[in-house]
Amino acid sequence: MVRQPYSSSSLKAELNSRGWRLTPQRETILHVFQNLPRGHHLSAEELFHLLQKRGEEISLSTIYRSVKLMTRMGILRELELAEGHKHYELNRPHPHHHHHIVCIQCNRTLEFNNDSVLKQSLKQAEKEGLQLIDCQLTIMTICPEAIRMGWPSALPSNWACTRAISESDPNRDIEEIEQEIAETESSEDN
Amino acid sequence: MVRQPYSSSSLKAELNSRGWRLTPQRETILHVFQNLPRGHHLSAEELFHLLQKRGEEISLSTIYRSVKLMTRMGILRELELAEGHKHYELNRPHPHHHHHIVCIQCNRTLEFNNDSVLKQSLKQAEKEGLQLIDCQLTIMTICPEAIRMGWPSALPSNWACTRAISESDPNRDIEEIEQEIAETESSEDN
DNA sequence: TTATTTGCAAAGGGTTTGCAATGTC
DNA sequence: GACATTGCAAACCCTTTGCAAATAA
Repeated sequence: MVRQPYSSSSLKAELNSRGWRLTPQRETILHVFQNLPRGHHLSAEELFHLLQKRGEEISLSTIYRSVKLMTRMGILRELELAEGHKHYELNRPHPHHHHHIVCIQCNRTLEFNNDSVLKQSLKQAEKEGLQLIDCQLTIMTICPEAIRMGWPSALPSNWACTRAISESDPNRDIEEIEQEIAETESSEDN
Repeated sequence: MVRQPYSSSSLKAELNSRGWRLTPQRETILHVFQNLPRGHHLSAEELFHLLQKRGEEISLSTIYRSVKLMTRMGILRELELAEGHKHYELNRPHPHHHHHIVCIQCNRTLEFNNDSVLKQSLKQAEKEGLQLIDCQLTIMTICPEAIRMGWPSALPSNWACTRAISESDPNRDIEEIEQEIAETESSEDN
């Protein structure tokens, strides 16, 4: 969005200028997010397991510390969708920037682009004299299945839509994600 | 937004139609949110303390259960700003609907209106065949003070802007909120 | 009367933190 | 060499849950 230090070297420069240090762990984590297929976002725990499977052991606390740091630097976006825990993804500059639609019943998530939201946000931030870091429009919806099931009454707590309204299912298996990353890995740019 | 059962009687009707019940606790909680001054949102804990001070003891678990229920019914909006815990406010219909600007350093929050965001959201939801319940645009910013303090480096963890960029400071004292509510209490409509 | 809701206390789950060891600048 | 960072385990905090008693319909 506003900041875009996506290469390891610019990450290093950015960190060092603040008296911080580039560590293999931070480099690895940045690398994972760089190669995450579009439409994916990882929780700290997911990132941890993903790295474990790759044989790159980074402790959970380091992961939590790193994503928090990178979020405060504006490198990552912290998403609070409806899963009950945070997800992270690269805070990409303009044309890749996107928003989310969530079903508040089944938590399935769908991405969409909308430039005018970004424009409105820039205008609004400027008006307040604040520097824009990110903007996130989250649209809460109810999917037709949930309505058919009798929403807003209590549905079985783990009920999920039969129709997949999501390309970026937060509940999918790590292995699936891992595989997609492997496929993307060729188009790498560090 | 989409749903608007704001009176006790329509809440009762809505609950009963689902086999649920109107309890004094639920009525009280709805009442608090109805009379919350514009620009305010409460966490479960804040709501708990506020009621305590009024002498209306509702257990924390009931509060958590109630706000969750009302959110799923579309009566409340669940806000995930930057405080680390959820806040709630009435999910108001059109002209009162609003969005938030947050400073990711000091968490101060500012409200703003923007009809076009709602329009865009309606269009997007419709396009996906989903029923809109709510939409929230959250603009993450950095305030000038934080930039001056050397952002994105680590600032003192409890550092806060000297300039108040918020009419709805999440950290304000409950008593203050309580007082404002008392002042608003006259323009009641149940 | 029957099923829901409450309140309490205990458990849960994601996230943070203290501290000694390690690694970066 | 000085100071940031890691990893581990314990602590934390917000939130949820089990269950018996109370209560709305």
